[in-house]
Amino acid sequence: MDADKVFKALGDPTRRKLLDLLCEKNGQTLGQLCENLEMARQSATQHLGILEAANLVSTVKRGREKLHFINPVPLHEVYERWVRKFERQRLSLLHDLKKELEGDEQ
Amino acid sequence: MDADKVFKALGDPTRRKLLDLLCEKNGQTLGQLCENLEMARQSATQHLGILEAANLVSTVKRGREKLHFINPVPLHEVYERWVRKFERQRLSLLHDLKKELEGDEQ
DNA sequence: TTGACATGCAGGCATCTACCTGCATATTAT
DNA sequence: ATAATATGCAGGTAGATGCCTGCATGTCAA
Repeated sequence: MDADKVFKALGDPTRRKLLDLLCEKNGQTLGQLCENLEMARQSATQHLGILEAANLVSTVKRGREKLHFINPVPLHEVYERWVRKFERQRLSLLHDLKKELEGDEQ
Repeated sequence: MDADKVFKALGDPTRRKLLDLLCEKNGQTLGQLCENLEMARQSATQHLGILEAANLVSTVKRGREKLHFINPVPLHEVYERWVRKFERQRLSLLHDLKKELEGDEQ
């Protein structure tokens, strides 16, 4: 997993909307996805290319159409590496801050 | 939670390293964090400012020092909104793609 | 008080990003 | 075959980003 590509891909509202659209209905064509975006088709293509480079979306060509599918695997890996790690220490991390704040008051 | 700020904050290797550093030892000063980065102190300040704006880091002033603490809450919220959603449909999403690929072969 | 230390603030610069337009290619339908 | 449809590819531009340097401010210690 390339954390950089995944986070950068997720760091744009248009691309997050594309993932949501695909979550509602998987396997949509570029044209279908564009109907829900207010930008030129070529711009959407670029966004989908970034999602594909991050492995968040896979595509299949069907005739002159290109179908887009979500790949949930990188999201899970992001969770394992970047959320669970901090999640596990959640209480102790907040404890550190609370302790520091209390120390400040003394 | 501001998903845009959180993902953009996470979309930079320096900032992810800062989070890792704080995970190893919470409550570090700017100077301590800088020792582990190969860039000017002012650049690190900017990165920490972005992490703070995304609410991923909280700071406390202690004399002339500034202590930095991880705030794991936004990460959890990101997980709830952007990972679990797709995680729940993980198998069915992959099924959609598999089905499409099989259909292509027929 | 004065010098050393930790951090803040402002401006400049190269690069990246997200958008666009214009045109090319490939597939389907008449 | 030809027209309509779906997508690909190649620049071009305004604004965001990440880095820097130089200087200012605030705090501690001798």
